[in-house]
Amino acid sequence: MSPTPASRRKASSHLPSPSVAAVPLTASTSPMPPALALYQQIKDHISRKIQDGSWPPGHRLPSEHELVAQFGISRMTVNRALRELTEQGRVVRVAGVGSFVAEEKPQSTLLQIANLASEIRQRGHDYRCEVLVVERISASLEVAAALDLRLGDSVFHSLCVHLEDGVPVQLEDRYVNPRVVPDFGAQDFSLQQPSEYLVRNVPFDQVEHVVDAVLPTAEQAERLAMVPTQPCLLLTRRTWTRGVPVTVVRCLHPASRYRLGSRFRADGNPVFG
Amino acid sequence: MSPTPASRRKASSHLPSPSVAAVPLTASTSPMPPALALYQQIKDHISRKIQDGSWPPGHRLPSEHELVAQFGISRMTVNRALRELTEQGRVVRVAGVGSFVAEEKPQSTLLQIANLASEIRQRGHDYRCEVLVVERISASLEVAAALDLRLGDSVFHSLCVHLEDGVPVQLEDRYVNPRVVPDFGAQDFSLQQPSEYLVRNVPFDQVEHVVDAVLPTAEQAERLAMVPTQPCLLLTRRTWTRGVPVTVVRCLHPASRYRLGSRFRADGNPVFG
DNA sequence: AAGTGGTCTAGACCACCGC
DNA sequence: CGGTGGTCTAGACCACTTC
Repeated sequence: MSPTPASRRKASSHLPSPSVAAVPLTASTSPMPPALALYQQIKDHISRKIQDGSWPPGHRLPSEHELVAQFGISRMTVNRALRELTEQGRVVRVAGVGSFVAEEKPQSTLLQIANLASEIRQRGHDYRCEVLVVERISASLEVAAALDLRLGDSVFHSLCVHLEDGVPVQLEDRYVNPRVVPDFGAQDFSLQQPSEYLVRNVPFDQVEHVVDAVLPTAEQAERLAMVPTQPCLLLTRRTWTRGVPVTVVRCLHPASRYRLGSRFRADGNPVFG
Repeated sequence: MSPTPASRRKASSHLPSPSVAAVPLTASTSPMPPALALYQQIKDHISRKIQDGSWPPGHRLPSEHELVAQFGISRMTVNRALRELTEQGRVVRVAGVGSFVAEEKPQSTLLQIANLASEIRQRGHDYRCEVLVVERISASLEVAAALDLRLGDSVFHSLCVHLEDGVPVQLEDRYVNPRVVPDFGAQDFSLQQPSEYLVRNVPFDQVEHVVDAVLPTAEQAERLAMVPTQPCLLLTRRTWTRGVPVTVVRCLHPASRYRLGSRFRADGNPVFG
């Protein structure tokens, strides 16, 4: 077909540039109703070239100006397509030089870590949290290192068990920097558990996650109502506000009752349904 | 508006109103950047309102039109700021209705799963892969289910050990759908290991990850040169092309030699350095 | 009908790169 | 110098929701 892409939309004054209308933007297999956005069609076109090997890594793509001419669309539209491809790591752009197919598939993919309580409730199960300990103690070497404090400095400590339908699924061992959250110890955690309190009152701007596999100690196993020979997933999370450590929490999950998982599309978006 | 169209960019002095002044939030850490883009200033302005609680979750933000009037900038610029905030999950927009502060953002955070070989090389260590098995076998019930095949259907199977400085860090147990990758069995995996071959030749459009903690079997422990009483991280990955399962791979890591980890900013971008 | 966001245009200025 | 990308404008049409 040759309907110039820009022609489908407006009855306004300009004429769609009669240029070489090389590529029909509304492709053959495309049904008509969704009528994909132009920038999306450009993204798809370029993605296809990259994925089928026509444009190998390092290959220079057409400049914005060339794409404008080729497709008969405006530069803003081309720019948006290229910008989003850059954000997705498929394209590398250098001002004053050009745009290039990114080297090395960013083989790194993402794993989504959901909120435990919502996850449980979303399954239609009962969620409950038992707060076992809230205290103020002296920082061990490890805790001091994690929170950028000195050995022996005072820190808040809380210990909770999270239960799904009455079965323990997480033992949450948390340390909180009192310089950032001085009121942590004065909270009523029967109304709002420690993590909820922090999420609502101490916004963070950085998060670090580490996932380990470990065997629980005898005490941990007892609190999780499991045998100590079964492995656990250990999710350690640290958060910062303006560069200052806020809290470090070690979430211990019996592997038989919990797994991390998520499904993503190649564009980095989660899959629903 | 009729003030100078593009004349004032450099000044950047024009974030609006008298009421809100620049906050020392970035004062110390910011290396005095060269005049932030307008859309970025709008993003920052809105982010600040959200983060300091002025605009709680569910709060309706000013419409694009209002922001245009308030800041004296064009709608495209406002639109870009709001679009990017939406992509980052801080704002929810509904056409015909309005823009709202997203509910509960820390609902889910992301964990980045990097490419093992690059990760090892980036540490300055030696990376090597030993291909132990490449064969064509009958699908077990589990494999058939994972690849959407029938019990007993023919599938490719490969088994590799990945080593960091000669020490096994991953046992890769892979099954490949021959309907999608018929040539898998004919490859020379001494030049290009299975995962490299697949990444380069069979682009996927969906990925699923599941992380477990397990104890290795005696055979697995032997191949990983570890004791079978130590736990392992098990990363199971499935990929699809156009809805058809391509491969399922189970990556077993001795927990003592490997952990998953990553650090993100609140805006969802990884932290470097 | 009025308001909202989603998209697009045809220009424009700028900083930067390589020649 | 011309080419490149990064940004911005002042309009516009559309589909949609709400009143």
